[in-house]
Formats: sequence, C-alpha cells, structure tokens
Amino acid sequence: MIPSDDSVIHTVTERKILEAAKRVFGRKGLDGARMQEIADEAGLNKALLHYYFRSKDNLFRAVFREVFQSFFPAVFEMMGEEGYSFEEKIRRFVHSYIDLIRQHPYLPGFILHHMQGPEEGTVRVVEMFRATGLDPGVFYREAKKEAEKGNIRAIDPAQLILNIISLCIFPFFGAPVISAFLFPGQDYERFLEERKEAVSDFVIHAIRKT
Amino acid sequence: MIPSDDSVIHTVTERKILEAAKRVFGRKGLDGARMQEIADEAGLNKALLHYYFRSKDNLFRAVFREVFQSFFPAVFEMMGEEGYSFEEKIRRFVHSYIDLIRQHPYLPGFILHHMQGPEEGTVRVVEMFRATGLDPGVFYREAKKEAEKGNIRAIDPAQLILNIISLCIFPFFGAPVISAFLFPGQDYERFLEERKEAVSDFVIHAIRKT
DNA sequence: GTCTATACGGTGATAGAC
DNA sequence: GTCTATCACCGTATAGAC
Repeated sequence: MIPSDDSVIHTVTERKILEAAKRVFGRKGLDGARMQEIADEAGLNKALLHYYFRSKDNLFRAVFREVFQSFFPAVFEMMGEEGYSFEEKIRRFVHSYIDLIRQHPYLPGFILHHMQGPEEGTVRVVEMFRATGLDPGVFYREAKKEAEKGNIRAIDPAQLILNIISLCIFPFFGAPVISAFLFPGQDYERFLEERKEAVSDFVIHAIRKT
Repeated sequence: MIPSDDSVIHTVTERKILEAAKRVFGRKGLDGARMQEIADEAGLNKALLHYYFRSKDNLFRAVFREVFQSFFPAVFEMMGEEGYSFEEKIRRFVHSYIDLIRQHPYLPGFILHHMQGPEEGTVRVVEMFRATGLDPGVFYREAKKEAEKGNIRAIDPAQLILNIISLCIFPFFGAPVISAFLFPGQDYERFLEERKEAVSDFVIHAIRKT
C-alpha cells in the first residue's frame, strides 16, 4: 500500500501519528510544532513520520482535513431535524457543540492557528468546508422561517448564527485565563456543564419576543 | 541609553521595530514570525533588532506587554462610570470594544496565539493583566447589583461578562472565513458597524426581564 | 547607531542497516 | 516497516567595519 494517499484506511502506526500530530499541532501550531515532538508523543521514530507522510506540510494537511471534517458535520445537521421546536433545536445544538469541543480540546486552537491572515489558511478552510458537503444554510433558513412566523423577534439570521458559535467556542480559547479570572478555583468540567445551560438560556432569551 | 530596558521612552528606531513586530507577531505568532520579516517591515536591518532587544524572545516580551496593556484598560473602566443605565453601559462598552479591536486588528490573533496550553502563555497573561491594575470586578459588581435590584433577570455575572466578550472578539478570528460564509460580498467595515448594534441588542434582550 | 558578513545551533528530510 | 546516523538548510545571534 502506498503510504499517505487519500485512502481512509489507516494502519495502526499511521493512526498513532495522526493522533499525536493533532495534539501537537493544536498546542503549537504548524510552525511551533516539531516533528520530533510529534514522534515522541506517538512513541515512534521521527523517520516514520516521513515514511508515511513525506513531509511536515503533508502531515499537516492530512491532520487538517481530519480535524476539520470531524469539527463541523454532525452537529450542524441537528438544525434540520424534525420534531423539535426552534428553542429545543438551539438548546440541543449548543449542548452538542460544547460537548464536541470538549472531546477534542485541540480543535479550537487548531482551527484558530490556521485561519489567521487573509491568504494563508483561509482558502484552505473555505475549500475544506465546501468539501464536507455541509450546508450552513440550514441554520439560516430555520432562523428566517421562525422570524417570519413571528415566533422570534426580527434578527439577522447570520448574526444569530455567529452569536451562537461565538458563545460556544470562545471560552475554549484561553480557557486557563478565563478560569483564573472569572471562575477562580472552579472545576473546569463543571464550568462547561453550567456553560451549556447559560449559553442556551442566553440565546433563547435574546431572541424571544418581548 | 541602555537599549531594551523597561523605560517607556523609545527612540524612533525602537518604535519602528515595535510597531513592525506587533504586526508580524500578530500575523504569524511567535514561532512563525521571522526576525528578517520584522526587519523588512520596519525598513531596517536585522542586526538592529538584536541591538535594541537582545533576542527574539525579548522583543516578543516587549511587544506583548505593550499590546496587552493597550488591549484592556480604557474600555473596561467604562463600566464604572456614573450617569448611564446598565443598558447604556453595555451598549457603550460593546461599541468601544469592537472599535478598539478594529483599530488594532493584530490584537486578537496576538493574544490568542499566546494563551494556548496551560503553562506557556497563561501565566504571563495573568501576570500582565494584574500589572495593568485593572479590576475585572467592576463589571461583575455592576451586573450583580442590577440583578438584585430586579432590573435584569437573574444571571451569573461571570457568564454575562464572558458572553459579551465572546460576542465582541470572536468575529475577528477568522474574519475572512466568516465573511466568506455568512456575509458573502459584504463590506467588512459595514459588517463591523452592524455587528456593534447586533451584539448590543442581543445582549440587552438576553438579560431583559420577560 | 547602523550596516555586512559570518558563526552556530536546531530542524526537516534522507540514506541505509536490519 | 522500523530504526540510527547523517546531511543540508535556514534562522537566530554575534563580530566587526564604518
């Protein structure tokens, strides 16, 4: 088998490398990450990384694709599901989204590190998103429909989506700093649990008709 | 004069270096930034950077301190001012905060790049914040007071602060990506103007009694 | 203070034994 | 497929002329 092709089947070693690389790239970014550190974290040899993924940049791309695809898909589709009120959908979305990020703590850092500056990561990110086949419009149409039905107050759906995502993701950046200042001494896990409710309530109240 | 001491007086050259370094570190992060690039951006020679700031890490620390101190102070104090209702305070805070970040587009990236991972930047950030002498508790006390007076609904003040900051800052990360998806073809400046109102309204509705 | 030229160390990548 | 040893390059940092 030719290593590092587009096949989704991975050998055990390849998997180890990818998982280690996710964490290290997430912590250090593309530039900060060292092949040696990834090798150590995978419990393997540096040369193996090059055997499976010819170059650092190549390894990065592989990791990036995987990370990105696991980041967005599942949760976003919840907005299209039948049988839930809009408020319920928001609550479910927020809970799942925060859970998702908690399970992959390197994700926000990873995405963030690589969508700074107009040229570098952005094009890649946009292409990636398109490749997932995901339709960001589901959320948009739901919100618009609800506003027209008069169930929620008039609000730009794009701003609403941006708000929800901001509230979910931001706390993960600099989590230590935030804890230190706003929630000193509090257990981080507990904070996240409370955060799910706090965000849901906040959003729902913000769009509720007065 | 001994270069790179803690004096706040800077020579013209020193200023050029600091300003260039802000932008480059903001775009590339500590690891991604190259002394050569900073020198080019400052229209100076690489050796001069070392003359004024002995090492890259030293230059970084100088930039970091400056950036951080310009980031937080002024805006936060608005929350303590007399003669405004809580809603007005929030609106003023949001507007000023978004304006501030717009004027220093490298700031969010800069802060973000360097508060990933528990040890690295976090301690520095926390120390820095303490050094500004700023009291994050102003916001906290205001919110608590309002909740007790029954002017707003019961809400954890810490969560409220976190929400407001999230809504203000997050859009600046990956701004290109967000524009591409949520506001295609729209002028970025105009988006920010609308964003100020959208965030203010969102927050105010979210805390208003129903 | 500002420049050019150079030393030095570290990192990505490869060769080759097993 | 996995390892050790080594190369070639690039970026920080310094030396030294002006």
